Amino acid sequence: MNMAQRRTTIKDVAEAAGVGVATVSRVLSGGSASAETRERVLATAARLDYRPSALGRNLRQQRSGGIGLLVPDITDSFYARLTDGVLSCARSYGEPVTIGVTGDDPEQEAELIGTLIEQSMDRVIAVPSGDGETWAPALRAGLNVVFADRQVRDDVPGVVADDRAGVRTAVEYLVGLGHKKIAFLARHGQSQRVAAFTDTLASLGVPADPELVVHARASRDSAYAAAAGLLQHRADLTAVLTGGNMLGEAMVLAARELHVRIPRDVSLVMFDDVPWAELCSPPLTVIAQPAQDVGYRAAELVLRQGRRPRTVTLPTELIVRASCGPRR
Amino acid sequence: MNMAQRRTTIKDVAEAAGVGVATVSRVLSGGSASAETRERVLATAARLDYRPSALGRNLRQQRSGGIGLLVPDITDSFYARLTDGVLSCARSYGEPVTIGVTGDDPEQEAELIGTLIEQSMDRVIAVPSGDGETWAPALRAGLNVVFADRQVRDDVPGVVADDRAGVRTAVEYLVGLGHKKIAFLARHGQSQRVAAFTDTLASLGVPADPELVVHARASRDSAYAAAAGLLQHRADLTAVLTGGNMLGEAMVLAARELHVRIPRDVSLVMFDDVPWAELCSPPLTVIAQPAQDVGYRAAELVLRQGRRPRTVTLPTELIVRASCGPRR
DNA sequence: AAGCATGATGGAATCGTTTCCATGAACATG
DNA sequence: CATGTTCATGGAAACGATTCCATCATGCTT
Repeated sequence: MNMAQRRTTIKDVAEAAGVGVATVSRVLSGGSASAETRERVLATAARLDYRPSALGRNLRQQRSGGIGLLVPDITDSFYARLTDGVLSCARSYGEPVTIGVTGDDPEQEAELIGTLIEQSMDRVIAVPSGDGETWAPALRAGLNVVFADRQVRDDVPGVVADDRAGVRTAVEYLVGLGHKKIAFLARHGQSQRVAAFTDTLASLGVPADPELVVHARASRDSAYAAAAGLLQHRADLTAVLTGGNMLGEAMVLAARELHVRIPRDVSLVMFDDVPWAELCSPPLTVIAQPAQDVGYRAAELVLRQGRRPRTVTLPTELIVRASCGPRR
Repeated sequence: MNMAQRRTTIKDVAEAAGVGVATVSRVLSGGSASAETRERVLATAARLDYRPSALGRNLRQQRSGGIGLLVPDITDSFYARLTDGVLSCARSYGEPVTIGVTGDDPEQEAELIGTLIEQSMDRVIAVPSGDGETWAPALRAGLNVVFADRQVRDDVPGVVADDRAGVRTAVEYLVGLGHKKIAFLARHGQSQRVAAFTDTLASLGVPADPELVVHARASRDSAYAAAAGLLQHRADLTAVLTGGNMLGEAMVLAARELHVRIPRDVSLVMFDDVPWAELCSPPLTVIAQPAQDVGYRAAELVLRQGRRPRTVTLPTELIVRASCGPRR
């Protein structure tokens, strides 16, 4: 606060209105006051352009207002939309949102959790980055945590999209088109989606080939290398399911560079719908997840934390566009 | 803080270490202390798992640590990348980032500015949403503000991409291909880009048609309607420059639906490079702006606020892909 | 030896708001 | 009339960290 005029405090308002500071505080927070006193205080506060200091309030109340949000990567459209959902809900409650980016790394996540504890940020939404152990200190410190997109602890409520059902539907669709050699390009940490993939193949009596489940790290380069590797080394491949939008992107690029035609040579289904999925030629068939709703619902949950932890599962939806065809 | 054990305070550490609280504070913040005292205090703090409370610190120092960031839309790839740049820089300084989304609406922006003032968030980066008047209270309250992407006040430093040069290069490129009927699909608030467009046409001796400068609001629907309108009502159009990635998206979709072929019927240059620009068929020619750098540099600037306001301009770059052809 | 400067230390005050608790007034009930 | 309840009000305490300022010890210079 450099060279600024001294800000108006609650004491200034109390003095100018001829009441005590407790009365001003009560008036501004909806406590008991006579109508006449209330009007006088409100008029005085407006005249003096009084803005309560969140600093004093936070210390007295032993908590920071607002929501802490940790996501792996803000430039990934899915997390950006999830974040937008959180921001949208928080806005309607007048709550600021503090964001941290974990890089999908448990160590970075632990560090950011520490910062949240220092700030007594007692309402936290997170896309967790590990197996959930990093969250023990936060729970011990009494933070209200809600997980979004991934659920890694039984004692923490969450909001997730039904990715099992989504994967199952997509696999059923591809098998229905006659595909037998279907690959799953996954990111690390998507074991649930991978399990749904292999389980569905088994239940449909399609032999699963473990080498057709390929993992990529979080970077675009790694995604591209894994996608290109698949297309180059498995000429028998007729369909690919990708575990996220960045992996779908990598697959489209690799196919283009290797002159693999979609869907004629290889059919493609991408997990997550993003605006550009329609811009591709051909437009991509996707498993749409309600990212914004996940975020919005998580924010609702953390702002209205109930007694019992529970996890809300939102539906996914297969959107058939033009990136899949019959087995060649 | 529900049902949590009482957190360790600086008093606990002082007592256990046999020193005064001022000494503990000094040790933890790098002030003067003997080596022996320093070691004893650090060991005690670690043993008690002491975490300083940001609440007490903020009130005493009359400021919140961290950076406030206001962007128009977190789901727009450009702002997501800009945000990522801010987050990246802030992380290296250990500073949390609090985000607000303005919807590119000055009223919402004013509201969020009010929240920042209450929080005494004295370092703020913003993509401003109006003509800059909404920022007067923030400046009066002594907030250190840095604008990103748009510069609307002389008294506030900023980091912007050189969109004039970018537009000029693109227009020169299209005119070089023989195009005379070039439209500019702009978003409200992009007057500088529009001016560069019309100025460059004039300097190249190409008659400018005011009806070929079309404005769209911030929503995807509005963008699509404006794009479709252009293609439908101006059959003489041979090239389009769009003012941002969402407008480019709309143009691609509209062209596809109206069976306008890019680049055979209409050449297209999009302002801003996004990952999907390459996924299009054909891959889009773009004016790339260094969104991440803009954010990073803005954060550097606000964290190391100097004496004099100045604006840093980062270069843009024309990336020629396949969405432009000779005039038909 | 005397005076001054420096470094280390700690008690108390500060920051702005909320909340506790005591008091007074007004009203209702027995 | 006496007692109890409710509402409105205000002074003081609380919150946790930082910082101010006084004090002491030590070392250096004249």
